[in-house]
Amino acid sequence: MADILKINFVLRQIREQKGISQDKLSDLAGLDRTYVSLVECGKRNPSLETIDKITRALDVKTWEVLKYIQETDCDKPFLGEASL
Amino acid sequence: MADILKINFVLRQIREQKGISQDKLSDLAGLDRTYVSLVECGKRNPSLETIDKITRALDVKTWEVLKYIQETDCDKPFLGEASL
DNA sequence: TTCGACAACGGACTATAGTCCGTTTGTCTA
DNA sequence: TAGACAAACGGACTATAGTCCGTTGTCGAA
Repeated sequence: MADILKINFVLRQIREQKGISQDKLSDLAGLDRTYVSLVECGKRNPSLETIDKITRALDVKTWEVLKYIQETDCDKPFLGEASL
Repeated sequence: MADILKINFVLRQIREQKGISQDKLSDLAGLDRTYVSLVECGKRNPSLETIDKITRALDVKTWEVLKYIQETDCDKPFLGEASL
């Protein structure tokens, strides 16, 4: 599994840390309700633009999410205490 | 234009800095010859996985490319002198 | 025990990502 | 002026991203 595909886990983690529902997120991102679910379940391989829509809706930088995936073992949560 | 879509320019810039042809890059990335051309011309919106294939073939980190796009004006080349 | 919020799932659909052929154009060099 | 190379372009195609409907199951609160 290419580590980049772990992004679904991380996006879900961030969303839950922020206490946003998939429904709300899909609104914010301008995406379909069911599609956000598919992405988080790892059943879709979104385009860069779609990833960008989601990260913007989550108010995080796309590159920071990718750095987190590529440079850590994802053993610590993406958002530090301070961000919450 | 969402800034993230500038990635085509940056990918081309990196490829040219490394002196690799589109043909060679498509081989390294396991993508179609014509598709790499379409991406660089901004006529395709690649999936995250495809971006990852290309950046790996170019031997750069995906997150560093995105950071470059999102945090700079792209007025300086992606690769510093030292990398060449 | 119901109601509402949330998320997974399903099918059917449209748009577009990505492939595989070939052709064209520009540039550089022998 | 040919010949080789790199890249843009074209059409036709398959796979999948992304939408839009509804349904199911779970959980916590009223």
